[in-house]
Amino acid sequence: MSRTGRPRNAEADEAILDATRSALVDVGWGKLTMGHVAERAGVAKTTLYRRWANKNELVLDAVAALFDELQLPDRGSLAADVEGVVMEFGALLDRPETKTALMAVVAESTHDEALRLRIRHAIVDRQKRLVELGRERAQARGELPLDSDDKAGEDAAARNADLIFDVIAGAVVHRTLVSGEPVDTSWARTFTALLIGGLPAAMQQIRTEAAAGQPDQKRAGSV
Amino acid sequence: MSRTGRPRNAEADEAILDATRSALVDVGWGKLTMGHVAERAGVAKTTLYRRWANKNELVLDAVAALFDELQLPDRGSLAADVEGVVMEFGALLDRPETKTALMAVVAESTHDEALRLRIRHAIVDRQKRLVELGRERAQARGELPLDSDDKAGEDAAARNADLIFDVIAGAVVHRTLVSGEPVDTSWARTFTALLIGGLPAAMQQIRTEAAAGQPDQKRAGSV
Amino acid sequence: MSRTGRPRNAEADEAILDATRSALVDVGWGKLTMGHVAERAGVAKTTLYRRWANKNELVLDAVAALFDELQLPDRGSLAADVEGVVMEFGALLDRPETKTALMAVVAESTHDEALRLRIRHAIVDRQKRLVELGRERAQARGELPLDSDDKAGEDAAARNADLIFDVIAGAVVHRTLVSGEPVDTSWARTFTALLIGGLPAAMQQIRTEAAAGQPDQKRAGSV
Amino acid sequence: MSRTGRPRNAEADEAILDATRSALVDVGWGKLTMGHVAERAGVAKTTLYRRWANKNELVLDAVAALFDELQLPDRGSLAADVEGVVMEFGALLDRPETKTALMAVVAESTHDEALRLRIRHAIVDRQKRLVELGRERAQARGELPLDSDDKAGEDAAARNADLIFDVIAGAVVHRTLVSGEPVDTSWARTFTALLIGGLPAAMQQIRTEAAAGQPDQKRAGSV
DNA sequence: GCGTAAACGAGACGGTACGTCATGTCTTCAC
DNA sequence: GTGAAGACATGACGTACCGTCTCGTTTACGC
Repeated sequence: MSRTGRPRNAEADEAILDATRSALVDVGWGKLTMGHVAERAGVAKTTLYRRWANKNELVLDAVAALFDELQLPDRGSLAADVEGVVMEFGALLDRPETKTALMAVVAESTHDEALRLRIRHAIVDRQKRLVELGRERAQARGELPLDSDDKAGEDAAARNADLIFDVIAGAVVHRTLVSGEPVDTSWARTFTALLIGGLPAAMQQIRTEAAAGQPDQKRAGSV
Repeated sequence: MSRTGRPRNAEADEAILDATRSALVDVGWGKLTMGHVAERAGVAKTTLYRRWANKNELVLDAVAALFDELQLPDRGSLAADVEGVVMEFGALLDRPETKTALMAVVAESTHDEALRLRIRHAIVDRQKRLVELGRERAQARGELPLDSDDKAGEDAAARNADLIFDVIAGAVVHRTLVSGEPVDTSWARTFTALLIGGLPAAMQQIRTEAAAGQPDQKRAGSV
Repeated sequence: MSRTGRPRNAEADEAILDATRSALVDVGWGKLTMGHVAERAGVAKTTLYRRWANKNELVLDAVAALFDELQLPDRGSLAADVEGVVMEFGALLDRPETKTALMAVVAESTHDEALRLRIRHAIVDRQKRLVELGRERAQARGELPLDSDDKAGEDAAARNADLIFDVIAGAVVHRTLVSGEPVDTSWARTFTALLIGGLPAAMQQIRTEAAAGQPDQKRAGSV
Repeated sequence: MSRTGRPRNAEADEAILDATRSALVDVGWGKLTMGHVAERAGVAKTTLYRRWANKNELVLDAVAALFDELQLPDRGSLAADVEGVVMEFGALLDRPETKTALMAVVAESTHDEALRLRIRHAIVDRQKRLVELGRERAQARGELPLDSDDKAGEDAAARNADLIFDVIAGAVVHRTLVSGEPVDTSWARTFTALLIGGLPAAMQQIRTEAAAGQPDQKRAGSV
């Protein structure tokens, strides 16, 4: 680890990420250039490349920081927690820097495994943690049954969390970016009703499949 | 409506769209170039630009054609219909040309209104039609209550369809592209259970809001 | 030898040449395009290509027509004839369409033998005829000695005419296009004095060489 | 006055000019492309454009370098000096790179003032210097009368030099490029005889005009 | 007056080159 | 050794013309 030489300018990091975000707002992903970001941050292109390998990673880091803002305060009930996180997530996706960049890096990630892992680590896993936290709280409140302690129970819990995560994040992303409609209180409330209303049936389905013994097979047992 | 001049080569259109799809598979969205597509299609670059204004529109048209394959045969029950369309949609998104391109054009569309409309027309509206068809069939079978004939009823039906569409499409897209997990029978069945299980609660919520009279307001009735 | 079919539109020829000249004035040789000329002439590009193989030939014909205006009226003396033709030629080269095009086609002709021949036929030979006419008149007036009738005499006469032609045309072209100075009366008069003053010495030199027997060889006699 | 940044590669300049000249020989002015030159020089197109604004200026610089080779060694007499420079200049114009390019840039210069000045500075003025050098030597030898020291004398000397320059350069260029005949010893000798033989008359004409007082006017004094 | 045949306008076509721009690397000088 | 500045090789961009082609339409002439 180097001891000598001029130390890196710590402020530069934040200046670069800020410049990246504001450039995203102004010109969007497609027109964003490294040279542009460097100029805006008052930094040489060399400095950028010393810290990020390419545009994708830079933008990902710039956007990922925004996701750290997502919180899950205890709102007292599962429904309130879900509705709250849906609203927060919707607001986050409505910001222009997120809107334009998130899908772009996901698109790039389909041909770049390293980027895919970085997205998973920087964004997906952190969001999924919120889902798990919500489940645990609801179980503590008695709104949801406890998972059984055995292997099958853990597996079912994981599959359940994955499903819920894809449904919440997917619906919010799709409504915001594809349908182009706002995630307002009304929609959040209706969506939450759907989700919570459907949970028991989904959990039952998971349990049924587990009992049939071949949970991942195409040919599922006759229920 | 010009009559004179040499007519456009009709075969070229298909050759170009084919070349675009196959290039997407090989190099992905990010590395796709107009020159590359032209060469692959055995066509001059100028011919591409005569027909599509830019890469986004070309790729959109190339990918949109794939969505025309989506069908909704009557599988006998609402659950079977949902599960079927989820599987089909998941399979479509798993194709490399779709995977790499769809998110990219959506990302671009956040800064290009014309592109957004084109996506809506070429992809979103066609998919949404499937949702409406499924609802009608389920109502005919008696699985879902009929919409009331008045203005409020129509509005509620539209909001319902929008919600279902965002939830289905969003969840499938998210699982495939962001989570990177396959949409297999098991997941489709669990997801379908969640959706159908939650529908009554969602519909009830919509009705409640409508009754309160300010369906779009933040301050919803105390009911 | 076609007899049938629609005959060519005779007016188009003149319209195209006019359009070419006026386009030359406006945009110069370098920016002149066939499409531009066609549009200006109210004619389709195909019509141009049916009549001229390329830009060089078209422009050459357009400019060559201007050279037909050059006349050599009998001004009463060799000096007056020379001065007159120098002034006329200078005026012709000062026109913007000539100025920009003449050097350009000559430049092209260094890599295009067909064009070189066409230039020779359309421009050079016609001008050279003026020189010969001037010589004959001067001989008739007794200002210049008669050529001897034998082979050597004809040859000397031809070499003499070639020299005079290159000197006159060259000096006028160079002053106009390279030096960028005007060919006014004063210059024309001085140049004429130089030319006529030098003629006897030049003719003597030619005669001397002819006597030495190897007029075209590098190794000239020790005389 | 930049101090920082990577300095330009000095070798590239010469490599580019060399590549330009050799490309001129191979394909001529008309087919010469910037991309081709760049490739031949082992340099990127951007590097070309960083140093020369366009093809005209690049080619001019490439060709101008050749004119630096022209020398005027003292050959002992005015006639020998003239004959020598005519031969050298003829040989220079006979080289394919000069032949094809010189007229082309002159043609372009009729619509590009900056190029005209550049030609004047890079080529015309340097050649004209040779003429002046030759005059001075001849005066020193007593072959030509000295200029008078007053303003009128200087002016006459300048006009004389201009005339001689246009006659020599024009005749050589015209014979080489337009007539397409070689500048051999025989022609050079005859041309020299003409020029030197005519000089006294031309100088007398200039003196006469100067005495009449309106040297540049159309109406010249009665000879 | 009807067919034949060429010329015509329009404009699409496969190409080539343009001049610009962005990428990611490298080279120099200043700190 | 870091940073700003900026030159560099590479390669895509979108445009402009090239010269050719394919249409549908418009003349003239000869039968």
